[in-house]
Amino acid sequence: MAERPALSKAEMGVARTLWELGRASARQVVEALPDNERRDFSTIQTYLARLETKGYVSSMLEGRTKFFTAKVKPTQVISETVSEFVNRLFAGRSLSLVKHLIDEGHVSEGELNELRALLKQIEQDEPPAE
Amino acid sequence: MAERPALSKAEMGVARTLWELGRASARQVVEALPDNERRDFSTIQTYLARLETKGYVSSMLEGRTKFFTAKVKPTQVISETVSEFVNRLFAGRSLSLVKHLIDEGHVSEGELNELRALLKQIEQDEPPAE
DNA sequence: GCTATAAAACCACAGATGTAGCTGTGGCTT
DNA sequence: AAGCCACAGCTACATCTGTGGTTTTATAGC
Repeated sequence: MAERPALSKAEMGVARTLWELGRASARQVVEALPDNERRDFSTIQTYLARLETKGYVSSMLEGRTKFFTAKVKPTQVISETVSEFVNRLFAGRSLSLVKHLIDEGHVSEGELNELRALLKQIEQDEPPAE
Repeated sequence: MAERPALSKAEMGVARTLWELGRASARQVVEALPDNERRDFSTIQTYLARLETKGYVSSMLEGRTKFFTAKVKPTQVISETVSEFVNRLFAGRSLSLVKHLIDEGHVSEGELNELRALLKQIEQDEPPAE
């Protein structure tokens, strides 16, 4: 299953940023990171290097600057990570997580509506099953 | 904010189990763990000890057996952990996570209905806001 | 009372992680 | 040409983690 070693928290933040950027140098990643995840340039370099040895990104030297791109699709990593997370924290019950997010107000009013719409759509797309 | 050191994955599994049990000895925790998280008795003992030094549980010796109880409410820990998780993986957008769970089929048909009901209820409880 | 148990206490240890410093070097400024 | 700057490439290193072994201790049954 081409099991890549898992990403640590910090690495995950960097990976996410890289997915957003699509392709970026270490410097660009540093600057794109949200404040609370910003670290020393060297630190980010290290993370990127680790992401590379772990097989998540590949790099190309261009001039004197290295550019990184993700090799693995976010959906895949996210899927794996979320599953793991739901298992540990909610004994595998995803709905518990969803409920938690809603109950604890992590989802705004507007988003709730968005969610309602999404659910409605599914209802229609997927005929009442069986 | 009484910042407790964060829990590691393995520790989290043990914590979750302890919340379920309410109060338990190391042995009981070992036995209550899902198969894929089961570890040597000593290992679990270590985790419980770490949970204690990290301030998440307290213990009482009763006879020659130590009983552990959670000091911190699950909701709180879960809240913190989920927030952290959503930040790293979804740049803070909870709805993205919810969508992911639904899109990737982590939520069953029945659960979707449950969710619809929940949303309807909120709609009614909370008057169109403002 | 002495022994077999089962736990608590303690110790160990490799590998992962978070974080950053140092070194060499190529290009940009003056 | 001399300096300066930024980046790749390395190195470092204290912690934290996952995991279990070892030693001590209480106790329950003989």
